[in-house]
This record gives sequence, C-alpha cells and structure tokens, in this order.
Amino acid sequence: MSLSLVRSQAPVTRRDAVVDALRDAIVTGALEPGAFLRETALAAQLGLSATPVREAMGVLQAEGLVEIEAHRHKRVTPIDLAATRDLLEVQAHLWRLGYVRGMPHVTPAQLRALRGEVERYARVISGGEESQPAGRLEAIRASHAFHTAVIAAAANSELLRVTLDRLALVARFILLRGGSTINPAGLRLHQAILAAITIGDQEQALAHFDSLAARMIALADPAASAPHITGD
Amino acid sequence: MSLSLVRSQAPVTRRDAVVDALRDAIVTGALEPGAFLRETALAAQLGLSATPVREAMGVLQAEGLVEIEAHRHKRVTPIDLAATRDLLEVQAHLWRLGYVRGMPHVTPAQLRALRGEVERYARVISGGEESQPAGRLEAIRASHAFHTAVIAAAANSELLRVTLDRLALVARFILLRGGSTINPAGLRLHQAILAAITIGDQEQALAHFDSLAARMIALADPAASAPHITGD
DNA sequence: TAGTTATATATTCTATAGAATGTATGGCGA
DNA sequence: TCGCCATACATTCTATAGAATATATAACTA
Repeated sequence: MSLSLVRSQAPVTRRDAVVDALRDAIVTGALEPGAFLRETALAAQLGLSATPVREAMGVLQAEGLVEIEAHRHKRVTPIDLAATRDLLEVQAHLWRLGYVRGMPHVTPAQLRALRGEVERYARVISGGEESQPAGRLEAIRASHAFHTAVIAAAANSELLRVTLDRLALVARFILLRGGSTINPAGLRLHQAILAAITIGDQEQALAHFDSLAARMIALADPAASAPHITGD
Repeated sequence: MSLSLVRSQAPVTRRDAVVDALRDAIVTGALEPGAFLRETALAAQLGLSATPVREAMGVLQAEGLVEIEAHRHKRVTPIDLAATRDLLEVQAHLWRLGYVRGMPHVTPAQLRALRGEVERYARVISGGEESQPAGRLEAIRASHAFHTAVIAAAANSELLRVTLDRLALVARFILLRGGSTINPAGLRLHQAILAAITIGDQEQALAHFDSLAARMIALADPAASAPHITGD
C-alpha cells in the first residue's frame, strides 16, 4: 500500500525521500492534522540532518499538506471544512474539464487501464475492506488513478499537473473524514462511467461523473458532517 | 514597477526576498528563458549564502518558473509554445469559473477597485507605452489584478489560490512573447466587461471575457506565432 | 496586584564546509 | 581512427554550527 500516484518514481535525493515519507504519514493520518513538525526532531527520527527535512517542508507546503509560519513553526495543515469544500469544488471542476477533453481520446490501452482501476476498487468492496483504513486508501487510489488516466488522455500538461497538484490533500480528507463515499454505490458510479466511456457515450459518462463529484463535495458539507449541530 | 500581485507582503526571510527578486528577474526577462541558474553565483550576486537561494528555487519551481534536474542543474523554464497553450487554456477556464462564481457577489467597493484597474490599463494605452516593456508589464498587472478581484469576490480560497499560482508564468509569456494583446482592443474588452458587471449583466460580461480569453490563448497558437512556417 | 521589561529558552533560519553526483577531458587499447 | 575507461572538475546536495527570531518565564515598577 503506497501513495505512488503522487510519489516520485525513484527518489534520487534525500529531500524527495523525506517528501514521500512525510506525505504518506500525513495522508494516512499518522501525522495528524494540526500536528506540529520540528525539523530537528523529524530529522533525528528519519536518521538524517535537518536540511533535507526543511526542504521537503517547502514541497509539502506547495501541496497544501503543511503550513509554515516564518520563524515560528510548521504544522500539518488542519482540516478546515470550508477550505475543503472549496478544494473539492475546484478539483471536481478540473476533473470534469479533464473528462470533457480526455474522453474523446481514450485509447484501447487506456481503457484497459481504467478497467483495471475499477476492478481494484471492486476488490476492496467485495473483500469487505471498505471500513478499514488500508482498504479505503486502496479504493481512493484506484479512484484517483481512474480520473487521472482519463485526464491524461487529454494530453494537456497543465491540466494534468493542476489536478495532480492537490491530489494528496483530497485523498487525506476522504480517507480521514469522508466515511461514506467508499461503498457499493461509489463502485457502481465508477462502473457506470467506465461502461459509458467504453461505448462512447460521453454525455452519460459525464452525468455519472457529476453524480460522483456531487457525492464527494457533499462530504465537506457542514450540514451533513455536523449532524449534532442542533443537539445543544 | 513591481510584480506585487504575487509578491509576499513584506519578505521576512532572506528566502522570500530571493524569491521576489528572482521572480521579477524571470518575468521581466532579465533572466532569460532557459538560462542556467547556479546557486553560488546567484548567492554571490545577491550578497548572501547559497542556502536561501537554494530554497527559493524550490518555491519558483512550484510556480513553474524554474526547472530543476536533481544533481545536475536548475534553469529558468524555457518558453514552450505547446505547454503555454495548455497553461493559458487552463488559466482561462479557471478565470471563467471565478467570473461565474464571483460576479454575483461583487461589492461596490470591489467595483471601484475594478474601475481603478481599468483606468490603470487605460493610462498605459493613452500614454503610448504599450510598446515599452514597463508599460506592457503595467497593463498586464492591471489586467491580472482585475481578474483576480472578480475571482476574490467568489470567496473560494482554493479558486483564488490556483489562479494566483501560475500568474507569474502567464505574465512572463504575455510580456515576452505576447505582443499583440496589450492595445486599444484589449482595453475596450476590459471596459466592456466592467460596464456589463456594473449594470449586472453577467451574461454579457462573460461573453466579453470569453473574447478576451480567446485573444490570450491565440497568442500561444503555433499558426499565429510562426507565420513563416510556409516560407521555406 | 496589574502591567511592563528583561532574561532564558526553544526553534527556525542562514552560513559554511564537506560529501555525493554528474559531466567533460585525456589516455589507453583495439 | 574509434570506442571505452579512468581521472579531474564543476555543481549540487547534505551535515553541522552559529545567528536571528519568537515565545515564555520571572523580576521589577507603579
């Protein structure tokens, strides 16, 4: 189980290795949202000096996973519901653009890749692992790889970059706070999108994608996520 | 003349100061596209050590202004026409989303700010500075501040961030390669958008914005930018 | 006692030196 | 003459120590 979707192929510098390690820890929640990050302490834990750790922080800051206050401290970005809603809305919008541009150019090989990702998602559900962190992460990775593969077909370098940019941040929220998206209904939507793309019905594929996006965005809806708001 | 639109308010660290200095140099072309950047040489020029220079490179890489090849070299990102077309398309799409979301919430104060930016653009044209680098940069800044102000009204933190993210890269291309957008016709489109927003006609404002965006994207059209392609 | 200033402490930020890596030059062999 | 290997060089990358900055604690004054 890894987060290779946004991981560097083979980290050639210690900095990249630290980035990968910390990203994994943050996305899985091993480093909890809001946790303070001290350079020297982390360096000691990882068995290297503070320099590459410090540089890794800059990368993670660009990905939205770490917040830095100059001369004060660094911390894992807390999960803010309003900010997450904004994030998911923009991400969904960019994904949708990627679908519109990418679907017409999906090759048979890419279609097989899409099928593979859906099967990966399906294995999690059929195995009943949808309530375990490992299974949930696997399903999220499959879903993200699915969307990314469609977008890649658009052959727009900037569109691919901007969608990959905050993918880890999206994954963290869904993994740690988005309980209800990874389930049979979510699987069916992926299957429906795949089926529509396979027969070339892009309109229907988009419709199913919109349903999926709406479900995702709803995760950051205060009304749904804070049901006890009227309790006191 | 500065690039304050993407500049840190008051650089509290040397790293931030270097980022601002290098960003300015890259956007204005003082550091030419493709130029190699050596840490120690730049540090010596700026009168400080290599460490903050090196960290600044990471930030500029995230902004797309610098390309880094591990253990080899760093360079100012070359201007690639295909990549720029992708960039402008995505940027235009995000701006458009910002217009749709932001326009309904523009306050009178923000409207005055928009008017101020259009006047700034107008002063460049009426002063005949549209062919000089300084004037061109001023007009680009006014235009970008205009779009950004509309988007800010949408109050979507992620949308604002993602549009500001690569603003310097967009500005550089238009400044160094986008000869024809800064002119009376460009000014008129800004004025038309402003007028439409002022009277609350968002449909028409969007139509004018689309014209503006199309003109911008056309700058990266190979056919238009390489007219001598049939000459030999 | 409340507020302010000075001091101590912790952490980041920067400078510097050395280690690691990649490229180019020159020599060797076929 | 061409290809391959070793060596020298340049540059990045990392480690370490010291400087700068912010916070907390304690002493002092009104």
